[in-house]
Amino acid sequence: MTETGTSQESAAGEDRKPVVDPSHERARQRIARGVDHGEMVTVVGRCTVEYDGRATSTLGPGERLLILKPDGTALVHTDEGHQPVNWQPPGSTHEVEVVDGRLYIESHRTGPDEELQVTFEEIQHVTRVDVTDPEDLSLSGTEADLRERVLANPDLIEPRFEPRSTERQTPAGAVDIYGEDEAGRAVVVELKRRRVGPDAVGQLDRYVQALARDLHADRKIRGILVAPSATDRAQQLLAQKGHEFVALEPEPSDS
Amino acid sequence: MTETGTSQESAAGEDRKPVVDPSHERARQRIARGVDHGEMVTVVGRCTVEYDGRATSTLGPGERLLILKPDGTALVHTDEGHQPVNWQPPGSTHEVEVVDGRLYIESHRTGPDEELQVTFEEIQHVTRVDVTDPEDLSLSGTEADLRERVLANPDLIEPRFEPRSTERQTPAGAVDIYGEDEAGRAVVVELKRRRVGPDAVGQLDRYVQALARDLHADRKIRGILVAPSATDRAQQLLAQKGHEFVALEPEPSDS
DNA sequence: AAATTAATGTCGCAC
DNA sequence: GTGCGACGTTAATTT
Repeated sequence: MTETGTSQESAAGEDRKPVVDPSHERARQRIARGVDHGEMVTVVGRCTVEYDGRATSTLGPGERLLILKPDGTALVHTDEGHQPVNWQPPGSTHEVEVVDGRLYIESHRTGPDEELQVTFEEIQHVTRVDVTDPEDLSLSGTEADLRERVLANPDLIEPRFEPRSTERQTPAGAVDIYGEDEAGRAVVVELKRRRVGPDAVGQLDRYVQALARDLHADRKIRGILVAPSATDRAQQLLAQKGHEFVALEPEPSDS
Repeated sequence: MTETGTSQESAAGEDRKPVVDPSHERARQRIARGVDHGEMVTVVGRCTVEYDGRATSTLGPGERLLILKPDGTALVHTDEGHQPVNWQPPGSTHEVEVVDGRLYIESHRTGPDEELQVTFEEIQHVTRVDVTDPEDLSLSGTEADLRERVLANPDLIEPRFEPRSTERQTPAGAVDIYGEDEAGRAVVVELKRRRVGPDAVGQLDRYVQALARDLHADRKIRGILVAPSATDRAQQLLAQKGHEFVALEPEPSDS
């Protein structure tokens, strides 16, 4: 930990008066050292942003938060939104310079080649932090949980449904759950953790078609879409393609 | 600007010695005031994170960066990755308390109901920043740019292709470009800014099918997928469905 | 490296 | 609000 804690204690005091900017050269050194030492660095200030790579973008002057992570990620956040307004993916390389009296930070990577340029004309502050995080996120309610739920209790699909394999390969890709119904007919199950649209029906249909070709099936292969719910279009498309729908949540509902 | 700039100047000095944490109660006040005043607030420290809503997650102790935006967004960033490890969407409401000597920050929203809980056992620092951003991002190289490019020069699709309308409605949704070929046949064009997989073919096919039903067409309706390139599977599926492919980038290439 | 799909996707727009 | 598709999607997994 740094002295930052105590020093910023005062910064949050009642009288938040304007202060002299730290010189951009000092900021440059601080940022460069933080990056070199594998710390997370944040810069707040008035800046412009340019991006060029898979697409191209420009952003005029405004107050923003720049985050440089030790893994090479760069994020530019404005006052709004979950998404950064601009960014650079992990594995990028950051450079810091002072150009024409402004703090210039460039982040680039190759394959695909892309570059992010952030130019600060004014700096509110710079922080360096050690942020080692040993923990992995434990997440539930995912599609994997829905799969486990179905495999643990196949009757949720329909009585006497028997899963045969998960991720069964077809020419169109891997089927979520492949099995057989009471009559021994092949069943393709496509799982979605949330309400589905027409795209999910298309995906299910591709698997059913591919499997039919692959097996030279004499009998129709059943396709079942499993999700909490489906939109009107999805239901129409299911009917049109001759597939079925089973309403099911990734985790048992409270009710 | 606050005093933060100068005070943190020292924080980035050579001798980064441990310091006493600001009291969590002081931190709570600072965060609460920042949030109340519509500022962006960041908190760095050792914390645990719980989320419950569309899914459920738990994250054990680690050093992380929490960002609270004036629009109600909450982001928890670790040392890695573009994505926040946990978050809350814009429009959420933040609350700050001290519970059992730990700083507890809760962010919740309704519709869908979801809640994020961040508990700091140790705080490295808290910052409050005014981050007004008047500028809109100017982005090019998008699908819209590809559409403009095609409309400006329809021959890029094929000689004498004539666009009739954009976003033409079908029972399956809006077609990117609807037009006619030299022979007067209906043409559905689906645009993608980058390399396409089977899903894009499915999308195109849905539009073609829907339009065929809608028009009671006597002649086959042509479907053309326009993208920089297509995967093998996508090409196979195109062939299988009887649709076509035209290689085109959103913006003219340098070569 | 390419392909394919999940995601607490998010975001914007149309209805 | 729901529905639908784009996104510099990102991320994970597999080939």
